[in-house]
Formats: sequence, structure tokens, C-alpha cells
Amino acid sequence: MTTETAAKPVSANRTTSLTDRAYRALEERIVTLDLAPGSVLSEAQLSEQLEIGRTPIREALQRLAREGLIVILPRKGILVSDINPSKQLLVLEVRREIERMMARAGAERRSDNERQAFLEIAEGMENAARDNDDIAFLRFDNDFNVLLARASHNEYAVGAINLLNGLSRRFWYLHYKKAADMPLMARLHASVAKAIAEGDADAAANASDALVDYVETFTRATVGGA
Amino acid sequence: MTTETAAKPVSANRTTSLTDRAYRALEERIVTLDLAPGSVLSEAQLSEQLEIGRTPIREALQRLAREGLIVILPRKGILVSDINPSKQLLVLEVRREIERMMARAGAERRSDNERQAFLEIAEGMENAARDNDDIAFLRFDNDFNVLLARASHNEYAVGAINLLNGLSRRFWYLHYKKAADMPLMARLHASVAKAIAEGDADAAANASDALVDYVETFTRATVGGA
DNA sequence: AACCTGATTTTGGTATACAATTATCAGAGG
DNA sequence: CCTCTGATAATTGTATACCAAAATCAGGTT
Repeated sequence: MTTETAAKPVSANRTTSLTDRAYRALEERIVTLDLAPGSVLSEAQLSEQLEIGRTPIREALQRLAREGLIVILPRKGILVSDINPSKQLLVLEVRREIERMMARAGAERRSDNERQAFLEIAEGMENAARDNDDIAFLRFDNDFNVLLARASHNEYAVGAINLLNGLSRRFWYLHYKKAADMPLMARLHASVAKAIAEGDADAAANASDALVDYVETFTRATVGGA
Repeated sequence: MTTETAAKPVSANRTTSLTDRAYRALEERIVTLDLAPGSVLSEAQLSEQLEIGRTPIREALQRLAREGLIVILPRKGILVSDINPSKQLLVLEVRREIERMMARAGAERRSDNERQAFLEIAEGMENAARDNDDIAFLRFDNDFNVLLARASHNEYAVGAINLLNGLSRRFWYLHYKKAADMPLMARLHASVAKAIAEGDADAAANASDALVDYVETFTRATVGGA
């Protein structure tokens, strides 16, 4: 019963498949622009680089293609998709709906533990805004996304939002340094977290909309600036 | 003109990959309950049945798993997921948001051709309601979904809704004969199509909500009835 | 310049083999 | 009878070699 594998000494994980590892490695490299938009990839090349067979590579690539991070041109090649602000607005159009729904669901369905975690994130976000602490903000932002996914108690909403996360994260990674008002974003996040903690679904929905409003304004600004 | 396999039309297969064909075949069999919930599948068995190698079968299965139609138990097997009304309500919770958004977007962005097509579907739906014509309703329902996906001009919304279509269609296939009020559903569809054709985004959103309201009521009824 | 032509590269797909894990089942022992 | 044990089978995960189809490109020919 108590198969307590206390130590995993050798290689880190037998628990994750090579497909998952390939997916995560490639997603990270694309989102952080290490693999720039327009880059040409090939299964054989990636298989050699990552020291993983073609089968897991293929499966990881198909998932990335579904998420819009790469484009597979049959019998021609694979290329990293370009960053398109107008498409980014379409992504936001969908994110707005799902995030509002998740905020509502979180406010109505969060557990006691989750309520406490939202409060801590709200506090952390307000501190990050006050101290202008980028690192803290990024950490709490990630925590917030994970927590909201869990607290919504809707696996299908999580699946839908995960489909969009890659493109969103990449756009953010490219542009946030330029013109993003981090303290404002942190405060907007704090509002959502607080409303969810308080169980006020309407307030959570409005706060979520306000957050997406700002992100959309920011995104539109990059279109005009281009 | 080379190898004449009498039973198989070899015609249109040049354009679709075997992965797609396997996906479509399996999705159809699962949605129509030909592969019943709880059925145990295996890659080797499917590969033999469909006369397709394991690679395309695997890729199709991973897509089906993402959509929640099957569950892959690593190194154990694959089984067709069960039909769970409470999960179905979670699916609807997400569908409601995306469909409303697509209805809005369709009203604002439909082309002239699409506007005309929506009008034809609205008329067809009203006729189907009047004549109590199930077949016509199913046909127009499919046309409507395809058209709305196109007219929304948002590929990411389409991707998100496609994730949910399998589970929705299966639930519908199982239950619609029992208690669904087809004429009412047809009229609700007609309202959405009409509002989109008229370019009235708010009316389209309200009509979409009304449609999902009915589907949700119907779904809840199956929970109580079970 | 325009047009073949063949080599090369790429993904799509098949077949096979092996590894890791789990289920199954026969049989021994109580 | 029941329970434990160990061998065996079954299943997915992964690697690899190979072929097919299609796109690309570099020459060569006209």
C-alpha cells in the first residue's frame, strides 16, 4: 500500500513521458523567443537536438500546432508561427469569456484552502504593485493562473484556456517590458483574487473583464505602434 | 486503375491524412455509441480493424483523449469515457460563453454570403419546427454550426468549441430522442440565426443564451431522471 | 530565358523490436 | 476453500529503419 518512493536518485523523472518533456521544452523555447517566429524546424533536427526519438517529437509538434505556436506544412517543413497582434486580439476575445466564466465559477466553488490562497495572492499582488517588484508579480501571476484553473472546478474551461496560453504568454513575453503598466496589472489581478476569495461572483466577473480590458488596450497599442 | 479493392473507394483519400481518417472514424463510432462508454480499446486492435498503422492510430487517440471521449491509462489500456451528466453541465458552462461570443462576433463580422446563409437556415429551422421534421432539423443544425464557426471569424473560438463538440454530440445522440422538444430547439436556433443575419449582436447573444438555457434545462432533467 | 531533369530534403506512414508496467492466471501451500 | 507467489501475457511508450509522396533546388539542355 504505502509504496513510498522516498528517493528518486538517478534521472529526475520516470513519471513524465518523453512526449511531455519534448512538448514542454519546445513550448518554453518558442514562448521565450529562443526559437524565433519564422524559424524553420524539422523532426529529425529536433530529435537529434533533444536526444528523443521522432515519435515523441511528432506528438509534441502536433500539440504545438493545435495551439498555434507552429505551423506544419506537409512535406515541406515546420515553422514557428509569427506574432500577429490582430490575431492576438482574437485570442483575447476568447480568453475574456473563459476567464470571466472561471472567475465566476471560482467565486462560487472555491474550497476553503483555495479561498485562503486567493487572499494571499491578492496581498502579494498589492505588495508587488507598491514595491514595483516585477519578479514577484510574475511569480504571483503564475500562481494565480494555476489556482484559478483549479478553483474553477471545470476541467473543460481549463482545457480551453490552455489552448490559448502559449500564444498569450509569447505575446506577453515579447511586449510587456515595453509599455506594460505592471503596478496597474498587479492591482487588477488583486481585485479578481479578492472578489473570488469573498465569493462575490459578479464582482469577480467585473474584475476579470477590467483586467482583460487593460490587456486589450495594451495589445491594441502595440498594433498602432507597429 | 491499379489495385481494385472492390469495397473501398480509393478516390478522395489523397487529401486527408490517415490520422484524420482514423480520428473521424473513431469519433463517429464513439459519438454514435457504436463504441459504448466503458469499452476497452487497444492500439493494436484498432490498427488491425481500421487497417491503419499504429502511428496514425496513436495520434488520433491522443486527440480523442484531449476531447474527453477516451481515457488513456498508460501501459494499461484505453477506454471509452462514460457519459456523466454533471460533467455535461460543466461542458455547457463553457459552451455557453463561447457560443455567445461567436454569435456576437458573427452578427458583427458576417459577410454578405454568410448573412444570406443565416437567413436560409433561419427559414429552414422554422419550417422544420412547423413540420416536426427531425431530419431537416439535424441537417440545418449541422449547417448552422459550420456556418457560425466560419462567420465568427475567430479561429481560436472555433478551436475551443471543437474541443467540446464530441462530448456534446454524444450526450445529445444518447438523449435527444427521449425528451427533447425539437420544434422549440429549432425555433431557438432560428432566433440566433435571424439575429446574426440582422447584425444585431445583443439580440444574437441573448438568443444564444436562450438556446443554451433550454439545453441546460434539458440536461438537468436527465440528471434528475437518472 | 525557358524548360526539363534528377538529386535532396521533408513529412506521412509502416513495420518491427524492445522496454516498462500492469493484468492475469496457474499452482503451491495453508 | 482461500491466499500468496511467480511466471506469463498484454499494453502502451519509445526507438529505429525504411519507403512513399511531394516540394525544392541546382544544373544542364534547348
